[in-house]
Amino acid sequence: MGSVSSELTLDLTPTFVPKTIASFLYNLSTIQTSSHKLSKLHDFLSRLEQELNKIHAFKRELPLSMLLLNDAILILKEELEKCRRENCVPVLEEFIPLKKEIDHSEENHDIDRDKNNECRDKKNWMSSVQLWNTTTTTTTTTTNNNDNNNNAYESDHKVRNNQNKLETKKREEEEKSVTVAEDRFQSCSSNRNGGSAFMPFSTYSSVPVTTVTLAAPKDEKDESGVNRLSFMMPGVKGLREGFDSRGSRSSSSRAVSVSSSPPTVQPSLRSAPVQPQQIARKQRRCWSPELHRRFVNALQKLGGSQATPKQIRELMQVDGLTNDEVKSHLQKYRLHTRRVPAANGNESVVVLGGLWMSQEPYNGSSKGSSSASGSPQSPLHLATGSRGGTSRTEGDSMEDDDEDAKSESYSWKSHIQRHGQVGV
DNA sequence: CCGTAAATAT
DNA sequence: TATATTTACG
Repeated sequence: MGSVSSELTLDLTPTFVPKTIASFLYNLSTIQTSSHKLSKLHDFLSRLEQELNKIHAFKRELPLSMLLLNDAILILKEELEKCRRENCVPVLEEFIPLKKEIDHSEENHDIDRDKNNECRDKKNWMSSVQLWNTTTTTTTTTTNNNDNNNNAYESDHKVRNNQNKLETKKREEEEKSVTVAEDRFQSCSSNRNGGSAFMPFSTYSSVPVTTVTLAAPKDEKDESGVNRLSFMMPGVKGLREGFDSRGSRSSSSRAVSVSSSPPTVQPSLRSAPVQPQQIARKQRRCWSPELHRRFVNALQKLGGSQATPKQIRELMQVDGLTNDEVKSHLQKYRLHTRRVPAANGNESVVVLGGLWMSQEPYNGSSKGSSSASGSPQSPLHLATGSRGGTSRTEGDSMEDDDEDAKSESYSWKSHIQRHGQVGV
């Protein structure tokens, strides 16, 4: 008798996740108020549907999950029907609109590009599931200290793994569409958007934020991460520019910048002063293998590391990528390329430290041709800003390059490895 | 802008 | 500690 009530209490939790559908139904049956019942049903149903949406993009990879989800949804819908019939409650309509709204709100921060629905979907659900960081394959050490639930950490881990496989598979299957590539960059850059300080947290309004029970492997840096978060909120770092970053910055000419009224303040959000010191460090740019590949490609077209950051950036055509970031990467690149040849005991080329790079432009291997440069012999002929095309709208895509990404962790040398004597 | 070096974050 | 990325400077 009394036992039921306890379950009831549990059930009333905002986002109650039952162990099984059956248990959910059971709990449902214990609810007396029909409106409550319906509300619960709708709630759960909508969540299921959201989930379905997310997974939909992966239906090929996760057919069973689709099945299960569909099944669950079907059952719940039936239940819903039943309830509705039993006592038709007029209030119902109020709940329905809630359903899609959530989903919508999430997409809206990305409307500017709507290329492939499927891809976008994938991206979306990625961002909603792991929200934070996608640290490329390479190092697993890059644990991201996050605010809440270590639970998320764990699943994040898993997801990342999965994603890896999936991406690999995908790469083989649909490498053709550029969107995929772009997607891959953004998997990083998109985090930086929201990830800057805190996420839009659009989807689940309240997943157990309760009791985090630090079971995290190491608490060595607890001070820097978890606790700080709450303090970061008001002062807010990371607001810097993470938002407009892409699109606004193209070729030294401020783009359209859709924002309607910059000067005017926000409506009623005033309570949290979001203006303060902009002394925030930019989110670290994550150079995914793909990005790096593009980087190297551009470098190649430009004739080695002597290229200037700006040129490289323009050639890379990765939006959201800033000049400085490229510069920095270039710096690193130069460092590495300089150091590598000395390190290896390679007999073929011992000297010519600096010449290593000059080889790069040479090897027109593959489809190098790169329409851009008319004469491969003298790489020095591109003056700054002499590029006619300057502002190329994204529609234009001369991105063929599917050379090879050498799997994970880009190595600086891999590309230079080409032997071939510099015609002295 | 570019290159380099110092400062930081991971 | 080493490395990756950001910032500061000339």
